[in-house]
Amino acid sequence: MDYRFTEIEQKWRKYWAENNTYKTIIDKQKPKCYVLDMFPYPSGAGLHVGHPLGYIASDIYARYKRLKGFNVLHPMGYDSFGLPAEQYAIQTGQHPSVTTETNIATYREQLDRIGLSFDWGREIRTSSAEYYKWTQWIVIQLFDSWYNQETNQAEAIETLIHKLENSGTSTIKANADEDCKKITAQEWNSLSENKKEEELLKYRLVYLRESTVNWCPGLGTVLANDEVKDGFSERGGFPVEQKKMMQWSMRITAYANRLLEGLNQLDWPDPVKEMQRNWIGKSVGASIKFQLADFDDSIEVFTTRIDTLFGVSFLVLAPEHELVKKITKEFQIREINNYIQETSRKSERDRMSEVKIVSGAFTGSYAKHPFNDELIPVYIADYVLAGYGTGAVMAVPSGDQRDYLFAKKYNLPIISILTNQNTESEADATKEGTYINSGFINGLNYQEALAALILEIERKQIGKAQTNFRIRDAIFGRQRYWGEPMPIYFEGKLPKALSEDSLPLLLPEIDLFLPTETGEPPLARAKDWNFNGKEYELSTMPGWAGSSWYWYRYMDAKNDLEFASKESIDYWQDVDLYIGGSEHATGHLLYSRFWNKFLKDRGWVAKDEPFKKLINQGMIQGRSNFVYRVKGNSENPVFVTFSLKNDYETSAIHVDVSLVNNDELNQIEFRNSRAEYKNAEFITENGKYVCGSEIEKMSKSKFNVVNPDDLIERYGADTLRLYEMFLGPLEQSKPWNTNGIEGVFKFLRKFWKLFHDDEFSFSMSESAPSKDEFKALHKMIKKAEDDVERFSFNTSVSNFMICVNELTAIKCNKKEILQPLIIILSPYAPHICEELWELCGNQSGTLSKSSFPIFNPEYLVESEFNYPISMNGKVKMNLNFSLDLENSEIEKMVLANEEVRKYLDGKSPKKVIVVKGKIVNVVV
RNA sequence: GCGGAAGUGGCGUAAUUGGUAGCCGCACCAGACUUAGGAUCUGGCGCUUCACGGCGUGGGGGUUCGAGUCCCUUCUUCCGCACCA
Repeated sequence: MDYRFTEIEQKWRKYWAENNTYKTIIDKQKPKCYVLDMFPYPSGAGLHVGHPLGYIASDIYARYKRLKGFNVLHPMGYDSFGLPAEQYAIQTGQHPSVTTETNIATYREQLDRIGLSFDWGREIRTSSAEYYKWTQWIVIQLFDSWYNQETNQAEAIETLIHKLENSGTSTIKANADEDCKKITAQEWNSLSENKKEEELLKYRLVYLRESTVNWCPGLGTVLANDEVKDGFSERGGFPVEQKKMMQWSMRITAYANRLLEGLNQLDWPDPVKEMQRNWIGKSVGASIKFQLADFDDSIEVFTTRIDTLFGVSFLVLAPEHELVKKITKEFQIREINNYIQETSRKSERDRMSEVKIVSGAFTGSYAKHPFNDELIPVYIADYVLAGYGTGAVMAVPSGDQRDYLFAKKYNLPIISILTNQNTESEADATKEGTYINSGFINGLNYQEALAALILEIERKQIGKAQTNFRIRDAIFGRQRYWGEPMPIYFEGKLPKALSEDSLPLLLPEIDLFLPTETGEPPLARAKDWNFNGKEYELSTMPGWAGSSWYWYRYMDAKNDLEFASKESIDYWQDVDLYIGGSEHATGHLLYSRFWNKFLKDRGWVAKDEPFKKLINQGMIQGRSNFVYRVKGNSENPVFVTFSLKNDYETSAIHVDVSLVNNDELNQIEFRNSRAEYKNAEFITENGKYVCGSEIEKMSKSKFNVVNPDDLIERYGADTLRLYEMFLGPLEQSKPWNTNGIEGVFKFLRKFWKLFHDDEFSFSMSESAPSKDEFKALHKMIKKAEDDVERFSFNTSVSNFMICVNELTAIKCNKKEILQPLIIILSPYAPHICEELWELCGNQSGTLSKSSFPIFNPEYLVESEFNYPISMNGKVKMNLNFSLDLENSEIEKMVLANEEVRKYLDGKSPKKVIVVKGKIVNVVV
């Protein structure tokens, strides 16, 4: 029988589903391995060829680990709340749950066809009430928690209340709002319940507060910082503006330091770690106050270079700084107001394009230098941001380029403060040398000056060492319909959390998915939706809420008493391998770590970090094809082949990539594809019409979308799986190109043929294999192991091809060779392997439960090496190696060789370099 | 501007991590078989040369017996951040 992939794949798909082959249960006899994919948002377009790349890789790893004796958790689900379904609902009136349902069905069908070994019994959907019940539960826990800096973890709000009742705020060190009252226990106890609640809200990890938000009028909602790109919304590309609103926020800033520290122990790609570090943006420095000359107020600045304090020649406030109005002198009011107006008119974009130009205005006021009492002018400028640090900086033109340009423009002094500093043409941020012009730190070096200054400003009580973070609290509310309702109701103006037993708070039905006329969120349209007559919060949670804990739900997906049982969490612990796109670096991956640490603090989960190893699969781009239409001639269009197109005046037109094979146009199919092309004529070269090509994003409008279903129909899922891996390194972005798929398909057919005779009937020999045959097998076992362990799936496929070529050449059909080969290939091409496994006489469906063959180096050593030397206990697979002659055993062996003695000529060798069994160099 | 990753045949890539550069596949060329096909098999395929040979991993320099791999410098491409004090 020929390799009938369609038949085989249907058979095994059915078998796996009917027998629950990939159902996973807790098995304490086996070590666990948790292999997770980032779950998809089920969009209407379905899967294209780029989506399954990561799923296939993780599936190979999961199947491999099973063969290696691990109990593997490999689940899948859907991140099914989100904007596109809602936008579609607004346009069509179709309820988001309906479109979501349809899309999920399509996704499931497509995923099934690829032969992925998910345990679908654990499927989750973030938009199902059974799931979002627990998302709401976690939000309630966050609401009922505060961050204690003394224990450096989140604690139940009761411990805070206890402290307040007993000792007031004096012993509390918390990450909380800045406007927390400082009160005694007595004062606290005499507060009304409402006043107490108001105070507590300032400590909660989910809190309501007026804050500046990214408001997107086009979407009618606020967005988190990571959802805004260059002043436009990431989804939809609508302009985003700054606006003050009452908003729900998450106190992620409390975890800033731990989120930063935690990165060090993670096996994640460096770029992702680096992006998170930048996003958190820790800077260590000091804050210091400058007393104003004519006012009681002082200006507090933050600096990372307190050592440059004596180089300060002016102060700069952000235009929005609260002191600006107060300290502007009469004669400067006009100029200051003009400047403020000018900068507020500038859009985010304009500000960014003018990075190099500094501008500002003088307030007319002066501050006093804290150590030498010199008068320092106070300016405002838009290069200082209100939102970072204190919104004010001490300007040191000699050390900071922006300050330098500002000083040049407004003719302010540039004071050199270090012996090694050169400020001729630009600022010099060096820390080398010793200080000059710097009062009591003159003659000291950087480290000494730093220590001396911190000591001095703390003694004078004008400043202190301080660490700042760039990360802001995450805005948690969205004025949208299709998301989790906040488990919050209001008593008057006070927000209260629902009790756990009233969960889930179901998303109510509404008739129109738009904000109300009065500008309230869509949920305001819900009828009879209230908590004992009290109002519910009307905003819903953002898209990242449901994805910030979902890996725990997979551990125990059906549990309706807990988000996951303690037993399941204790067993599965954390994710061993997480595969997904790098676009989530500062969103999902950061929020997930935050929630995980919170859950750990409160004792509900076992590990401090959720994802041990992370791999970012590369983006698959599209490869568009073009035909070149000769201008004029509208009746019968004429197209010219790529190589001759410069001889004509042409326009390039996207042509559907399904009509093109290896850049050659199928002229008949092309004529049939559209009525207007029916009579198309072609100017060809040797009868071939060759199309042009370009790399673009994969999209419908560019006719370059390659659908995995088409390829599966033509070549089978096993070929698709192998080819996606063969394309190149997993982490690398690359354009999709179907050209090479034939080679992979041929490989599977060759593999199939190893088990069949010339008439295509199954045939296998029971006789004992030869040395060569064993060698080919064991070389393969070793490589298959090494390749998967370092996630080098592309080389792995190549190595399989080499092995099968070898076996084909020596016509090997020995059972003892072929059967282990089926096992090690099965993670990559499970359907064909199951079929062959069965043909070999094994019981159906036992393949995934067998074990990975054990590598035996003996088969390689004897024939492969002239010097059968294993160094570091590692067998050299390769023929080239060098020897350090420290080991006397090795020395003896080498000296026993006639050739070497000749080379040495009586001297003792330091090093002998052996290439392919020949000595190429001797170092004496 | 800052940070990160990467530059190897016509193309996708590989190189045991310092040891014969180009494995495997695509494309291409030649041949075999033939039921004439977009099937299968065999051989060839970095550049240069009739050949011996010479050159060759973006460019230049260095370390080393030996460099695609390490160091310095420079160019190019992609990604991320963007006035962060």
